[in-house]
Amino acid sequence: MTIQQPQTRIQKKNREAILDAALGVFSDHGFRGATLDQIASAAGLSKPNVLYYFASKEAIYTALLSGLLETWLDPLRAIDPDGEPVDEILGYVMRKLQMSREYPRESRLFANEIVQGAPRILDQIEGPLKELVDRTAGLFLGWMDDGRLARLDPHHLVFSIWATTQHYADFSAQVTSILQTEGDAHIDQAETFLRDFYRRALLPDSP
Amino acid sequence: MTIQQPQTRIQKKNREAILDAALGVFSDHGFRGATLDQIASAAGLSKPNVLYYFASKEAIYTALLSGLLETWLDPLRAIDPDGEPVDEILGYVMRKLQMSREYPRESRLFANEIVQGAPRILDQIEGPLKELVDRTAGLFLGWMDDGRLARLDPHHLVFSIWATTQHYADFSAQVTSILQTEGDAHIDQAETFLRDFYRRALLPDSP
Amino acid sequence: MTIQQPQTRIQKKNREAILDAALGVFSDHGFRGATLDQIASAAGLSKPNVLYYFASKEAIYTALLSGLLETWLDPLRAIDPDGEPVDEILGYVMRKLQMSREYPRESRLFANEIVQGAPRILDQIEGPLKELVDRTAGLFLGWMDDGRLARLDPHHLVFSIWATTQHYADFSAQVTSILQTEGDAHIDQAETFLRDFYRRALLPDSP
Amino acid sequence: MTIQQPQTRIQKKNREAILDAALGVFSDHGFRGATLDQIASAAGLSKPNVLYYFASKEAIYTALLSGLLETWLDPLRAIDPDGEPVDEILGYVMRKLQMSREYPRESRLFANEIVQGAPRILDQIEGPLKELVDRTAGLFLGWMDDGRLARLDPHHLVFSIWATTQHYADFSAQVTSILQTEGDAHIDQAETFLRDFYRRALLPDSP
DNA sequence: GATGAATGAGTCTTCATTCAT
DNA sequence: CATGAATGAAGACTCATTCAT
Repeated sequence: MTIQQPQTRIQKKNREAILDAALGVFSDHGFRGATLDQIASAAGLSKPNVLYYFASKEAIYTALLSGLLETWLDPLRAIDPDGEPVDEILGYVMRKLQMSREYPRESRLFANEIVQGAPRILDQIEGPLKELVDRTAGLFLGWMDDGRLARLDPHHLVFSIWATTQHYADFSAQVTSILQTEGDAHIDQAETFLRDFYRRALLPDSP
Repeated sequence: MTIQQPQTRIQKKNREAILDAALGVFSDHGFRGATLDQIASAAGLSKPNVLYYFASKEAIYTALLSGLLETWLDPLRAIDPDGEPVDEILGYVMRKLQMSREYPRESRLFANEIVQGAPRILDQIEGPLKELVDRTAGLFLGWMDDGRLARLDPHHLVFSIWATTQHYADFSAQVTSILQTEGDAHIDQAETFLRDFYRRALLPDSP
Repeated sequence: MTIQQPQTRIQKKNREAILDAALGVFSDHGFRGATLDQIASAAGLSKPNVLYYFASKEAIYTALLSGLLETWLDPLRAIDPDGEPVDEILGYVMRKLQMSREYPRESRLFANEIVQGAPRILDQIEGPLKELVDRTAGLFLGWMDDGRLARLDPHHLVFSIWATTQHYADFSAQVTSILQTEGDAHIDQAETFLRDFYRRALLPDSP
Repeated sequence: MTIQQPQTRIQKKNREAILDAALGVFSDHGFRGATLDQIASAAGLSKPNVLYYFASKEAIYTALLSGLLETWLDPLRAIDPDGEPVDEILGYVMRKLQMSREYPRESRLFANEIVQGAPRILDQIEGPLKELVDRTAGLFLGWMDDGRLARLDPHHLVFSIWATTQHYADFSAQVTSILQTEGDAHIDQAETFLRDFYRRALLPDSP
């Protein structure tokens, strides 16, 4: 049982409206490029009222980032150590790709932040994220030792999955411009490609 | 013989100093986040003097982007249609990775721009870049038809190379934070990983 | 029934203070010569607060011009088609002169604008103003045909009235410098002069 | 015999080019609205070179104004005290109108200056101009006493002539917009109108 | 809770003028 | 004579934040 901040229903609703609006604005324009005006009007509130709920623009931003980080790591946690290695990893790839489809704004939010040196989130990266990745890398190493997974640097394997899947959210402007696709179509194609691609790369050589 | 803009030595020097300073500032903070003050002082010039050489902040930015796009595409052009398919592509991967090592600022400049929807460079993406990628995809398809390259969607293969190699420049804050590496070390590791990774994925199945 | 912009008392007061201050500054220095600083301090507001009420310097200027154009044309509309021709026109001359006395700033505002080619008000001149003048010219022509008014080009008659009456507002620096008068005295003199002058010019020749 | 500033031919040519360019720019945009850049490029010189010939922007402006004032008053001086009064004054009206046709830029230059309170030319107005106008007014009074000219305030008669004739240069934007004329056509019409108009106003009543 | 009003600190840009050659 | 280079001062406008109600 945790102590609850006394929050009326309307407060909760408004905080969520602000965070949702901020997600759209920050992911489109980055931290500096976003303005409180944009956020306020997207949230349907007045600017001072936004600052009633959050102390500052930066407070909105960090609240957003830390609130999302958990969700962001869920697919990684869902890897089953007792599962079939290649299937588990392919499943992870697909879940990550699915997130690019369903939560492109979140992906671009992180992308913006990290490209600019992660000034406001580095702590959380160095803490829980690193630990989780290290643990996963250990799991992969074990699978490789057992000969059930091709031998590759496990950390960089994770990076490659992040890179290839988030690419479809973060760089969608470029991807759709080259493919001339509409809506989600490029991600449908990516699904097939990435499944083939990773299966080939990950299947251990037959003895 | 082309008409030369009359450019004195000092003009050339200062224009280059400005573009170099701007590269650093824009890649660190994005277009909106960058200020002329930062650029001017990084270039060792006064703010009005910067505007003596470029009409506006935006003019600096676009001069930078279009000046770099050519260089950015060179590695793709260097693929030899008469070479050994897997080697050619691995060579391309290595060249791209090398660019992440040598020109991380350029990479982040493009990343910033594209993540935010490529508002100032979309034209050039839809034009020359698309054409070059389409041509390369055709080349890959031919190689696949000949059985010299694993059958994979060629466009998405290119995307995966961009994603995995540029990741080490664009998201280096995250990568080095997780790996706890210094300097270039993470790219040294990436080199080994990506070579193995792409070789496995690209080698055609033996008949 | 028109939709009212919700305007609090303080908003109305400040908007009016700004427009009044702007009238003084713009009529003294023209659009380019006027600064927001001057307007703000004349209105007793801070510069950003002025921009809280009007989007830009230009917005203040055009609000001023279009708000005044109606008033500016009232004397012309007040000419009674059923009145005695010479008296009606003399009445118009006197009303215009009265406006130079009471609203010299407004007169100079328009003068500044038109001397510089009317870049921001040409539309309204070509529209409602032209129509009103054309209509009045038609009325004058009818009176001339009836022999109740000396035959003169009616459009240029209107121009002459504008020129001679507004002269006392627009060029008052010159007029008072030559006459060495103080305050309104030159307009008192002008009243007598213009009455005689126009009566002589307008009375039809006796048959 | 006056001391000559040593002026080479090229110096004279450039000074004149600058003054001519400045006349165009200042009359179009007023003192504040004009920029040295516009003047320099209209004169075909570099900005520093313009300032080699004139100490400052203001120096160009005042040189222009005082250089033109003489010419501006010539038509008034040309009134012949021994001529036929009405004809002499009509001749003056026509000469002034002719100046609006031939030198509209000069007219607008003075108009801009005087509308804004004549801050840079008031001295010259209070000096030579006042004296000349007073003298002319005396001449007119004599004619009126002799019964050869309608009795009207002579100073204001001069003002009316300035107002009605310069109107076609200073307010040509408005005039041509209302008349929908091209080029000089409105001045052709004005010639007829003003001749009739002033003849009617000036002819003394038959005894 | 909510908002109209207000502002200080920037941020880009302009421009007359100066400097050095 | 002429010009490329440089700049201080100003000016329009933005924006996160605060104040008062």
